[in-house]
Amino acid sequence: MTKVLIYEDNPQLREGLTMLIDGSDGFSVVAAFKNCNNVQDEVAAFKPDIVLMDIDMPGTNGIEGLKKIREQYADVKVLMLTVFDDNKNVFEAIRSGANGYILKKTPPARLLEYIAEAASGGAPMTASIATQVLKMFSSLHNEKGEDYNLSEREKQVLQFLVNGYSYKMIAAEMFIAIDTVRSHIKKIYEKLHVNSKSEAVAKAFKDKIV
Amino acid sequence: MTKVLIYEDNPQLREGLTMLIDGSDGFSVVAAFKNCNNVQDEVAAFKPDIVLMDIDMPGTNGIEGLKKIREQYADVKVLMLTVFDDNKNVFEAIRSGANGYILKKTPPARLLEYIAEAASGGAPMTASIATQVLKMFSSLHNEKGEDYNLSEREKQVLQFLVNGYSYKMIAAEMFIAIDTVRSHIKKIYEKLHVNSKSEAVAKAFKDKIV
DNA sequence: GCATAATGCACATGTTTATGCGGTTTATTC
DNA sequence: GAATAAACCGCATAAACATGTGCATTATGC
Repeated sequence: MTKVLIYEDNPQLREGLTMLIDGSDGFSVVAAFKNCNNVQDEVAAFKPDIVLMDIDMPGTNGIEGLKKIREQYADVKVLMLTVFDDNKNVFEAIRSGANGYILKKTPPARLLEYIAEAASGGAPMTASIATQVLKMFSSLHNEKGEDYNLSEREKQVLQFLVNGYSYKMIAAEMFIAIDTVRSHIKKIYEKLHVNSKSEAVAKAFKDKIV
Repeated sequence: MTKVLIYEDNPQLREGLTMLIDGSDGFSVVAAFKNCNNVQDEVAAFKPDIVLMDIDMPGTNGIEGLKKIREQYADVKVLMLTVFDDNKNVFEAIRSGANGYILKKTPPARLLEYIAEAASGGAPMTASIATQVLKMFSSLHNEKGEDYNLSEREKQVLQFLVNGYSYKMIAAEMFIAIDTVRSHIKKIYEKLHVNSKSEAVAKAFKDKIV
């Protein structure tokens, strides 16, 4: 019987995970907590084989919780749960000795597979997370990633977006009509494969376009 | 007589700068170009004391133009002109030997002072640029800057914003009402001193909150 | 006990964005 | 010379956002 310990601040999700795992052959949830402020005591008390650890929790967050566990226990498997395939957290979690990193939106059946995989020594990872990890290693040497073939004008507009300008302000600063700003931005979205201003801004930072 | 060479792609601004500088005692504009594709030949031909160089230009951009000048001439003063106090460009420009870095929105009178300052060996800099430079040096050692006293919940919401979620999506993911998302975001804006989603996203990246 | 902050919810209003369609001009490429 | 891409402009519509006001609950600190 694989003993699972859960840390998840959202009550619904915590209940859902508990029921899902408890209802599966070979698994039992020994406890579920809404924060990992006392993670060391709890791991010591319940001696789980697997810990499911949410990243975003009030108080001690999941990464810190992971580190605390690793201070004392090297053999307990820790599976990180998150809503984002966010490269900063992935990097930090992997550096801190996480055994896997999976997205919350993973379907239940797949989730159980991942847990079993981790229990048997594997390193389960959602596909999008794996992609992030690869990118991370390749981006260590690339100053700039892709430039998405943005034209000069488009780069300027993107620069304005990044600096928080509204369409109206951009039009004024660039001496062009607001409709032209619109069409530039629409083109930018196509090239960056996004469909909102904030996504474009985020991508500009992530891919070092600006 | 201080000889000034201008590189600025916007015709209106180029004309405006030329008139302003030519109309001032002790200064004369020897030429004004809309790009710096032939910057080396032009600097060789006109032998300016000062070069005003726009950062955002089609073709060879201002930073590249600066580098080309520095390849051959160490003594000509180059004043970078830009619309943003953008730390990446500031860093790159300073590294490449710019003599000053000023914002385009600088009032004309102040602009002339800056040019005179650069001509006499100074390093004129708009106040907001100077702030950027200081931050840059301090941020080399600080992993995180300020955290703006964001609450846990607010950090989570910001995380969602950074990842391009709409209010509706955030509400769904966090199991709360869309109006609650609104109030969180309003609070975040207050704390970050911004007033749009994209500004918040940009600040989150710049200040490494996420 | 009381103030404060964080979290949650609701309603209303005006602004900004996102997206669709249409078009012209200019420069470059095949 | 036709095709293509970039830059420019206009109009229309629906969705998303920003902001204000108001209020309830819970936890924290003085």
